[in-house]
Amino acid sequence: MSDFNIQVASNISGVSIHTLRAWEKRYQAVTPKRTETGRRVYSDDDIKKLKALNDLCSLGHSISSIANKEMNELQELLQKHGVTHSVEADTAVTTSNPALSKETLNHLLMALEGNRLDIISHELYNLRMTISPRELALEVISPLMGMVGKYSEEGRISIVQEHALSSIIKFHLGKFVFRSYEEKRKAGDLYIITTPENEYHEFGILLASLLCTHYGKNFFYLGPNLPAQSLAEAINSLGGNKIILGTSYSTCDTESPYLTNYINDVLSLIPKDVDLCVGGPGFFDTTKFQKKKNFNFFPTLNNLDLYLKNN
Amino acid sequence: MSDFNIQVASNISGVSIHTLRAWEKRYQAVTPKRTETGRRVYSDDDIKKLKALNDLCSLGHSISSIANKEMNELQELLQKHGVTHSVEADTAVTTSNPALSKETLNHLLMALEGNRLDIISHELYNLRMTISPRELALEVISPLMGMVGKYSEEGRISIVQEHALSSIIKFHLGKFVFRSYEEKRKAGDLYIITTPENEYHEFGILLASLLCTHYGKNFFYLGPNLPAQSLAEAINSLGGNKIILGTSYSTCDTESPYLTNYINDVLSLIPKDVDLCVGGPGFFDTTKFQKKKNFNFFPTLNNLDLYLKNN
DNA sequence: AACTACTAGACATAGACTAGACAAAGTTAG
DNA sequence: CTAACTTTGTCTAGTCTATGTCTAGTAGTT
Repeated sequence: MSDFNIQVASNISGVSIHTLRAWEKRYQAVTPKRTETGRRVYSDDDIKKLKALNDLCSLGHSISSIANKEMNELQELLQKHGVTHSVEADTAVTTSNPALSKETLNHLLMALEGNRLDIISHELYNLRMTISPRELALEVISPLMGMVGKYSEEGRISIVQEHALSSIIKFHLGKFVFRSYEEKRKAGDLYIITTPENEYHEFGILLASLLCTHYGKNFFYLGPNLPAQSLAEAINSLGGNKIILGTSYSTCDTESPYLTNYINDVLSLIPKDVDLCVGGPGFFDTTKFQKKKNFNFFPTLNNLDLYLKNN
Repeated sequence: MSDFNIQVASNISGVSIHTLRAWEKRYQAVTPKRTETGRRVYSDDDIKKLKALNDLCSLGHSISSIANKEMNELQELLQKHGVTHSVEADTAVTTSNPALSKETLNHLLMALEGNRLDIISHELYNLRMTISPRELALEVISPLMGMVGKYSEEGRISIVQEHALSSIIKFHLGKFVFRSYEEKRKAGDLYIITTPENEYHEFGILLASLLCTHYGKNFFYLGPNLPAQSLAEAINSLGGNKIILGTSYSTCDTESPYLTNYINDVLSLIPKDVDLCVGGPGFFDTTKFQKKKNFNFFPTLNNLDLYLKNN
């Protein structure tokens, strides 16, 4: 049993602080305890309910119609939408807790060493249900893949295991992508998310999609390997005004300036009011683009996180 | 018993909000309760009826002729069309219904032309819930991708749309993969599913995985792009005794015998009691392998289906 | 001093409501 | 076969409600 202040409750549940108070005042959706001085103190159960409420609202339910329901009713509803919510798996809501996060990572890595994909899948499922997409991306998947890279170099993990893990994670994260499509979003920026032609690694852009989900951004996920021409066309046909481009080692510009050329192509093909956001470990020589106002470079996922938060 | 607002009723039933109101006004197809302020409140039964009405309309019935019928009459009608309606979430294996399937395909393709990924995602979700993985693979996804290929050549669908669709389908199908991991399976054959190194198209092997799911096979899904050496290692470390290898146009042996070499490598690296099942449109010369008893070639998904059924 | 949280109330706007218009597709009559 | 009528999904205009967000003023926390 852990307690959370309103800030943390808001971060985890994805409900803004203002809205949190409004829901409480208008519908008594949750009625957190208070400190002697009147500050709200949210419990695990409060957070769970808030998450469920938030998810259901995203799926079109009106808050007034669901705020008073019990948790089990909410879960029933979620199931009708195919969101199989963790029934009573009391995987306590993890805060941004480095210790617990480390715990989780070890758990996953050990499962991988034992080829227990069932455990991994189940754990990922629990994580999806109990922490925010942002936390999942920044504090679990991103560091996990870093560890896997290391382990792989050390020979503790085989290519096979790496492949198996990648696939299963990919599919789990994919759930956020398609759920996001079904959620109603407000008008606003539209992000086009993809990787350059010949770049098949979609991990980075999947994580970027999670961040977009978390910040309520509209996006189209186009998967990896998109020609520059098609990307420009996507901007037109889909009405996007932001591009997130993921890169990885495989298209590094160490020998030939493949990526630099690609980015040049894209920049020349898109309107100047469309922001191009390039991220990932595959690209580093930004000097050629520093003057371009609509070019943004994010060496790490955290940089992208900050950008999305402020835009 | 749950209540739904018009938004959710529309999403779940597939009937647009405008039409929902029109059906009510003109035929009293359903007459939802109202809140004190006049908002419609749909019940579970309302939704069921709306779904049935919508399905029947898709099958050619006029709304005026069926709107007033009782639920049991509607079900009778549906049965005449061979649609075992999933009224009580019985995931009954629906009989293959070419009419409905065509309807679905058109629906999906139209949604794609309008960039309505939300509709596509929702439809895929519905399909996942109402038909078997096998049917989904053989009668929806497989023909759908065929159509998309055609449309793409004709210019009706852009590369962008193709990418977006591929990703979303991939993620939906991925659900079967990780769900399969979490299910308890009987002892028996263990399939290793992957594609050759440099072959990044994983559609075929995803469909193969659906078939495996359907037939209750144990499998490890390793994703695309696996070196022969690693594949052989997977057999050892994971204890697999069957390999499903997906190929596509991109690794055709038209100029150099890349695939042939890869398959040769694999065959030389694996024990002789391990079956290698190669499928997909990637072309290569099968004559070289016809003498090998543990080599199987499946030009189409249906061939693989038959193999899995009988093994 | 600089945050952060609290309340009460104001406000903007997305979304739902009705009534009615409209156009495309289907049907019937001549 | 055409003309007229019917059916049906979609749209508009005008109104009202529900709900997220913001402000101002106060108070607790670091």
